[in-house]
Amino acid sequence: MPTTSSVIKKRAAFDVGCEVCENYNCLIKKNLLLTAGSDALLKRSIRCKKGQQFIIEGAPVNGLFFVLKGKVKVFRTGINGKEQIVRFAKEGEIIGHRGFGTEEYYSIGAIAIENTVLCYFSKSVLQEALLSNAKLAYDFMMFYADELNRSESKVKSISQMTVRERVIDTLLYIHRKFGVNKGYLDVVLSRKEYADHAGTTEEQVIRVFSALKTEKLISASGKKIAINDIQGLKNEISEHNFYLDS
Amino acid sequence: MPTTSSVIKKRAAFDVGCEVCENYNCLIKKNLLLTAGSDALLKRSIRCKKGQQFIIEGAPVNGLFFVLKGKVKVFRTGINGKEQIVRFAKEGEIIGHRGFGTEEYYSIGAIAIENTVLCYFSKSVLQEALLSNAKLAYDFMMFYADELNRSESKVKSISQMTVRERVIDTLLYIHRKFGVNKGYLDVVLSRKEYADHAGTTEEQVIRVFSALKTEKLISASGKKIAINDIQGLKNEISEHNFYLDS
DNA sequence: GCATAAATACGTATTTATACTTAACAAATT
DNA sequence: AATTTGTTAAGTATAAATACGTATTTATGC
Repeated sequence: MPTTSSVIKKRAAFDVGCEVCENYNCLIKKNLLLTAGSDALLKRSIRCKKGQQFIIEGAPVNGLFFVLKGKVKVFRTGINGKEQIVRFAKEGEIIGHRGFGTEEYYSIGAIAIENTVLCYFSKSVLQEALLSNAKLAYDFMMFYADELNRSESKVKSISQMTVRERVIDTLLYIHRKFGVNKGYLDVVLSRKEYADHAGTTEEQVIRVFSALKTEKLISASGKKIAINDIQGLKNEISEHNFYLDS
Repeated sequence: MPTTSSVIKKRAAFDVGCEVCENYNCLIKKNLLLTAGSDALLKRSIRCKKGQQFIIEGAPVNGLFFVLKGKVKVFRTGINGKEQIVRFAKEGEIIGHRGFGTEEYYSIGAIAIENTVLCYFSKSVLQEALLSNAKLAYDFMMFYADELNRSESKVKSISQMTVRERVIDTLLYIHRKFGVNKGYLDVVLSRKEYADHAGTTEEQVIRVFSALKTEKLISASGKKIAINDIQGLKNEISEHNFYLDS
């Protein structure tokens, strides 16, 4: 345990203060600690079990989350409860888009897809930090601009790709986002979750996976998916992505 | 003509300096003029005729545009040249998402859909302004966060709505964005453009419009579309939008 | 370790939605 | 008047969703 100069606060093991946090992808860690010293007060750590929902669509907004450790899916629920996964998030990423703005309610839901530790910053604290630190606000802006880029890219994809292409696109996205561990994609998702991201049904995903397995492009052991020929997959959707690879 | 204290520069009529600009929705106008005085130097005004493309997908990024006057469509071109309109922009809005960042190339294209005047800010000027003015950066961030929200909402729509619903959704979006003038939507779009925004084909749009006309929900006189029963339209897609109305 | 439930992996047939094609005609533009 | 663009319609092809069934594998509780 590191000794901070001031009082040691009561903390669970997972409740790491910003000053000792290892997560240098975190915009807060990157920017705020360079100037002020007392940032430990700002945040609260929250632990989520796999499957636990920590943002509910329509609930009042009161802050913003960072993923300290773990993985999260961000979604919107449509008619008849069909869920559209708008993105996944891993360590260092921000959840709760407008947690500091004028929006009254969350327009997305978020569920931990494995055991996850979140850092929570309240609206007011964050707003103050952003307005007093131009670099921090700038980095936040860049984060959103990037996400916007990706999202608009996805709008195009979904409206122009076939189911097969969308499933492949999702596989490549997961590969980029979470990478590979021991040959398998380093995240465990159900077929339903692949479907919810690709904007199709579970059955279609299973069918496409079967075809891809037959074609030796991927292989699977239960929920663990391995990509055997990433270039082969990329080729199939390359015509859709002239300029962007994100 | 207002008299600025310093030298009067050579300017075309449309090339309005920030100091006399009437566009108080503009983030630059709103934030920067309050502090610095010499902003007229920062920007260049560019005039576009209807139909003129001023951002080409894949071209090198060197700055960012504001719409001073007029209307613009922002799109991505997919396979076989099919174009997906990701959004429309009107006075005060920003075009060219990452015009100040590290991105090398524009990932979107932009075309003026009527005669338009743009203000152009170079990458470096803008970056400097953002990093020295937290409120400006904050406002930019909010703009992108909003756009992200809308875009993710659209991802959901496209993957869960029927063609009819998507066309209605587009009509309502246009209504919110551009409003009504003399009973008609205050923008002239082709059926193709409605289709490109709704992620469908021109013929489908025409078919849906026909049906909506029969049902007295809309009426049309050529390209001018009037919404007769906005609540009726909203009802059809209300199940998809529990929480968000943007 | 075993029983049971749940998820996964197919197959196939039906229905529906959407896309594509063509053609004829109207309207607007030059 | 000629040409382009927009509109409407109808028919066909295709893609996708839906609804089955059923074996197999994988979790989970006891």
